[in-house]
Amino acid sequence: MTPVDIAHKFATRLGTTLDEQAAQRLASIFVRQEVSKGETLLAEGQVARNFLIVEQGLTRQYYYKNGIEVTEHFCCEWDVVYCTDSMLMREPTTLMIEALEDGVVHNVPFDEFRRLCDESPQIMKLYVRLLEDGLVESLRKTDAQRFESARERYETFVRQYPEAARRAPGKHIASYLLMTPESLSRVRAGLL
Amino acid sequence: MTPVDIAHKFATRLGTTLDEQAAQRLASIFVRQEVSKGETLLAEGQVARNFLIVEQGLTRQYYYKNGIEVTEHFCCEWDVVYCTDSMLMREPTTLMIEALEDGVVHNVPFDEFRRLCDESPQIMKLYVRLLEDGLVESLRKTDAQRFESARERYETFVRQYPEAARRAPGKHIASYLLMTPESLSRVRAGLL
DNA sequence: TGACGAAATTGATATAAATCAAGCCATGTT
DNA sequence: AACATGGCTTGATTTATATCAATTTCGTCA
Repeated sequence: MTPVDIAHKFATRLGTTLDEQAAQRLASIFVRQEVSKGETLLAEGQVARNFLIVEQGLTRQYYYKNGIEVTEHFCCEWDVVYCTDSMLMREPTTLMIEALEDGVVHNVPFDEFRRLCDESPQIMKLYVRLLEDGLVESLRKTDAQRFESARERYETFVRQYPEAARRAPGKHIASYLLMTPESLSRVRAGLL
Repeated sequence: MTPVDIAHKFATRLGTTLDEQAAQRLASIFVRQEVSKGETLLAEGQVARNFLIVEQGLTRQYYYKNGIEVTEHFCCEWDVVYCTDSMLMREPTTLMIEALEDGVVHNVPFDEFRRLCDESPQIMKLYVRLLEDGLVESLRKTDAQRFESARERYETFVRQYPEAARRAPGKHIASYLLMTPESLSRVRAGLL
């Protein structure tokens, strides 16, 4: 898949389109990266200078809360991985990115991307859609975590992210769902 | 306060600025509204066509989950009230807006606002900052609700929204903090 | 292929907060 | 001013899920 194809795919995924010139501009800043299972793509304390488009594989974002690892998000094929806080605020991240499978991602340097936004209304539209999506998604997630039992949270998760549910290790799914691995195990066994 | 002042205040609040022309354009679409305590500003099932800038007063956004009223957000002076889902998706809202005090708000018709975004890069920048802020805020909130005890959630809330903590009725604060009014009472009494 | 360490399961117990229940206090109304 | 209504407080009990502990299963690499 060529970088220009990636650019189009990215736009399509967000419900927008790019003409050839915009797609080429955008594609020109992509940095392809092969990643292997267990690899850290963004380490604690680094400032996130890119967001990522996943072409192949599965990633998770996680942070530490009182020494416990908490998974914030899973991303697989054609999802966009970004650490809002660090990238927008230019602060060292507390949210790490890790590859859970071998795969291929495309790094999009954020500063260059923002420059393209100012030059191309189509790319700005893309960015706005990305933010809008992130916001809607984030609010939906918060909602799911309010007033849902462990079992319901798991069922919602399986429906919404079937790929992650199949491919990610249980302990990460458990921490994503705010429950212990023991509880996840019981939910899966139908005991909860 | 004139509409143009409101526009500037709005921009400043979001860390951007508007030149006179942009401020006047923006101000021209504001619709001033006096609201009274208990008044519903957006009812269930309506499509949110505006977002609101609060000049004076206190509002809350809430929805029903299994018949229980859940407060999602409080906004007071110079906060911006918006129902992302409904406004962006143009769907009937499940998130209602209610005034908790007498006050004054300024309605900003979203379609007209988006049109101004396309015409004015300064206003587009304002919108992007609004979305970015909303995203960061939303993620912070999700985080606060993960792994914090009832007491910690209350303490965080008081620190972050001292005005709402002082001015809003306890039962709404309790539902915002995902606890029963009984628990909030015990937290406040230092019993939890 | 076998063996080791990590992950998942299963069971027993502990705990934070919900629920249920009753009474008290404030606020606003006739 | 008396009353009523909703909101807050306080106490007793229940419940979902965490925690602790002991195996079992699985995935990875020598």
